[in-house]
Amino acid sequence: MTIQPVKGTRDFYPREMAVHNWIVDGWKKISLRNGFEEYDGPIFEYLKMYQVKSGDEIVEQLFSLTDRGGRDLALRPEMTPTLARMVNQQINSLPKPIKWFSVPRLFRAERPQKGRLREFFQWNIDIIGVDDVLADAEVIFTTIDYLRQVGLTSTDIKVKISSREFLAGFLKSIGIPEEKLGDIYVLLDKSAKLPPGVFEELLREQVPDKTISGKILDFMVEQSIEQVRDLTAPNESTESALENLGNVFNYLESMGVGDFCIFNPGIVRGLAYYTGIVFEVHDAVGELRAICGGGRYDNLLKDFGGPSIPATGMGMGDCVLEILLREKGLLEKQLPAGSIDYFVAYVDESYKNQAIRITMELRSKGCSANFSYKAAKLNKQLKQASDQNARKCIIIGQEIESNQLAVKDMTSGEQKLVNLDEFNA
RNA sequence: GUGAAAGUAGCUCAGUUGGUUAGAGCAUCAGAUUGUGGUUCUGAGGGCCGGGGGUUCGAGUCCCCUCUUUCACCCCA
Repeated sequence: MTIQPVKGTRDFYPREMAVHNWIVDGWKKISLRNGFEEYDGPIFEYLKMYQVKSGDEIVEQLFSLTDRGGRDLALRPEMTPTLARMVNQQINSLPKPIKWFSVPRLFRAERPQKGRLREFFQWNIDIIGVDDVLADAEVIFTTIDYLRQVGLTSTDIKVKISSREFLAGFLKSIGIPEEKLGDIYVLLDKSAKLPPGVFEELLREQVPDKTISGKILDFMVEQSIEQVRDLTAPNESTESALENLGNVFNYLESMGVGDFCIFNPGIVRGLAYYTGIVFEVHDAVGELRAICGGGRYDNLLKDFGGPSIPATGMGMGDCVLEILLREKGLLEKQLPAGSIDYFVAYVDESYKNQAIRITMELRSKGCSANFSYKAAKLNKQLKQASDQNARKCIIIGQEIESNQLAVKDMTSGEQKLVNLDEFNA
């Protein structure tokens, strides 16, 4: 009986692992150069932690288990609750602002489809303790910094930015009651995926008043902050939200990534905890699901039992990103070829121990080195060397009797005899 | 959880109205070459045709069930 891999999981053979490492290394490098520090937490947490903000529907999408002590646990489906817990625990001793990143392995018991698996990796960056939308801008900048680094341009991808704060203010200013906001958010979030007529129909169901629903429709097609300002009955909360939104774009312009960023009133983000700036990065064609998303969540730490501290962050999964990079041909191009420094070949069984000794010598000096387990024909061993992408090949033959070995440069093909003492030096 | 399509070698796929022993390319291994790689040539291994049941003299092929994958919903933290 053969055992299959679990639904929605991936096996990382060396080939896939190389791709994965390249992606993760890039995430880490960009995080560090933007001043973020790495953290991690346990891969499972109390189930309760995910029920706090999300309710029972989410629990059905979790892998949960009961341990032998009767504790209800869940494999982590996201990193933010763990982050909130960790930050809350040491909030008084952590220097502010907190700029942390992580690349957690996450699990969601959803049905797998394109760009969405049951086990995946997600790059998270968060800035905690900063009110100013400059922090939101820096999160967005860091995100773009990575995407730009791997070769995506502003014609490949777009960062769509909006504001929950403004959206709430706008909807209330045109007469939508507070308790309706959630339903409207869900609808607006979906709008891009719906055929035009269907969206209007659904909107009328939610908002029977034609003048009000008309205003929402107008709002959704606007392309600039100035235009939506004109639609809004001005009041204090919408004014400050618009100012924040404007500032984010100004900062992003100063940071040199303005051409990636556009205002998009349809960006709402799924769940409840966002409070301010929200954004998603999409491929320009709109073929794939969002590459990443994020925003400001000023109430979350408090909701997890901590003090009221503002926070903003971003999460980027590895699945959609990899699909996009592959489609754009950016993976093959940039992936470093696996290679070793030396391959040690020997022409006869009698030199085997010499070969082993020299290989170990190289390794102890910090060079990567391999040798053949069998005294195969030299052409076979050289083939092994080139299959392994060895930069140089050492050939041990008769010359070793007079303390010499051949060093062959595998790219140029040049070969020279080197004295053993000289080689060891 | 709902719906649709597809599963033949490690991978990409052929396989005649149902008819002998299921094929190719790539990949792997070995040989052509007694001390020189990437090319080429030759050969080999590798398959319960996803699994189970049914129809039939006979099933990779037709029917039913199931599993898996892909796609679309739900959801998207």
